Amino acid sequence: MTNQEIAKIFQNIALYFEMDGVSFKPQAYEKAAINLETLSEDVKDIYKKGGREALEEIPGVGKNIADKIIEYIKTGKIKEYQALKKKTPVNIEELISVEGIGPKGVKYLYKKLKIKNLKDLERAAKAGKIRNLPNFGEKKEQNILEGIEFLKRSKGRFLLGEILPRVQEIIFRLKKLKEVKQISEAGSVRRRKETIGDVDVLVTSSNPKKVVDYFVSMPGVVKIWGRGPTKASIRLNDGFDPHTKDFGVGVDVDLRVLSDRQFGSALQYFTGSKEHNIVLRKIAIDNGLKLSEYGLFRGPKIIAGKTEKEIYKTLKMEYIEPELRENTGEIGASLKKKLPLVIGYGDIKGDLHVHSNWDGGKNSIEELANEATKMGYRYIGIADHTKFLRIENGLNEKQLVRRNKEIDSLNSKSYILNSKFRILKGCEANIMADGSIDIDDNVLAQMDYVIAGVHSQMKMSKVEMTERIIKSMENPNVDIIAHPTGRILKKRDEYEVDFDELLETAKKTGTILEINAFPVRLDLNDIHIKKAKQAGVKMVINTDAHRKEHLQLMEYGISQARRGWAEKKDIVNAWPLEKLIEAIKK
DNA sequence: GCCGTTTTCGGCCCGACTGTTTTCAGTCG
Repeated sequence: MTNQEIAKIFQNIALYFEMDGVSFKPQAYEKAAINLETLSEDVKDIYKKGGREALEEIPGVGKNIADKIIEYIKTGKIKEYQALKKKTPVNIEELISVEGIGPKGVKYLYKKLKIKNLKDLERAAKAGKIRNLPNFGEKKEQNILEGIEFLKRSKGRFLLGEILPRVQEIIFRLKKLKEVKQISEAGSVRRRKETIGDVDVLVTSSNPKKVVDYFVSMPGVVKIWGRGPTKASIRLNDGFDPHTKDFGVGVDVDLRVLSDRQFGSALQYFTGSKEHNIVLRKIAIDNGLKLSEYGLFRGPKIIAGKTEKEIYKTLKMEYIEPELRENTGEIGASLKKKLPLVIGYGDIKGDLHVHSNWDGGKNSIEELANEATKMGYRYIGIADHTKFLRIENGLNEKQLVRRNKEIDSLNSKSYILNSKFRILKGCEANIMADGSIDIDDNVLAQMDYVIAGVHSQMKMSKVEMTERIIKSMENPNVDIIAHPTGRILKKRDEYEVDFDELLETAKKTGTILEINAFPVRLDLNDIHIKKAKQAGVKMVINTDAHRKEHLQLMEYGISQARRGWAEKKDIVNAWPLEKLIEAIKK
């Protein structure tokens, strides 16, 4: 937790320096902040173990920033930051989140109009006070108001699960135009981040105007922010999101039309992440080259740009999958040709967390099994809720036994199957507050496998929660921990738990951790996945489907696993049935 | 403020647009 707190302060210090026009310090603080955020060990522990020297080992942390970290650990604050805040007492983070306002603008608005936060800004803009300031104007004032509206409605970001289907729909439509040659999504959508700010789509065409004309007139476009000869920006209408059952808010989509010879460099550039690109450009410079969205150049001569692969290759690197491009070690690994062979979208052989109509899900076991065979799966695991979750129609021991009989009988019928397909008997049992399971052990023992999850009393202390989950892992009947950190994106943070201790126990007991693919969960997250992999703990990607359509959500889980560098060998449901069963028995 | 198989000093990623300007700063991606 401390890492996050300090990182945030450093981010803000960077903004304050930027505001004052200080050069180079902002980047230095920002870099330190990013590195702290992604650190797997708590800085407090690092300091305790290795003192100041150990802190200076962290990339981007030198003598000065190490001092600040120590000051924070010892006193809980950083004097220089307090002084900066006192000098310009504004909510920087909030204000710069408004499109079109940056640190310089924040300073100016504070100086001239004493604007400290979003509310002040909105009031001033509505009163028409901003248009009279030099370097601002009527249009800028209007943009500020619209920016504030957007923030209020969307709270900033959308779930990948809300956005990706719409992006795929747009690409499908554009592909039908004969003028469109190559097309791809870019940006955070292509990197499959959990949440998305806005969408980038790239197209190559010999007739850009036609493509732009069609793009801005597609069904669902409610606003055209701008349209030029090769570029357009629109907002889509609000859409109903089938996963969250919420009405979403319109997302902005940028289209860029390019020529074929720069498609690769543009795709690389617009896919990001920004941090990844910064390092890549430096590598280009080290090689006497220059990289931009227009290509990889030696002097005035373009030497790569048609494809991304060509660019990475010319930089003497292995190709890096988009999901990995976050500057979290992938560039070093690529230079050394040691990138992981991350799990592929076609590697999954079955889904082990599927709810049937026995617990109030929509489809029968048979329907689910049929759907799974259609998807090319070799097995499906039915994991109905158990009795503690009355609200979800959780099954008691007797019902579980009856349901198992149904599965046995379906397995013996050959008409669903190709003879090799198998339905597994599972359940999603509840981990009680004391770490016990809500179903008798002798019934649990009759299952092919048992998933256990926390569904209640999530506000326990870290120590209690850790003990609770560890105790459930130590139950020999429990094989998998469902959605191990309990977060719900945009709604609920993870519960307090010592993840490292969970990993240690999982390693010892052979417990498998779930990567829940449901778009609001995506739990484990990328950082946890990386840690689990390092610890040698196996994982399973499950959809948590409550109806057969949800089985398709698997791809979000796979994206998340890829973002966490997981390989086939780390993911048990990428394994053949026999090997999976062996892993469960362990 | 950080960093170093050219450097312990002198570098630090690139290009375009927007809205406001008469040559550009700020912001964005």
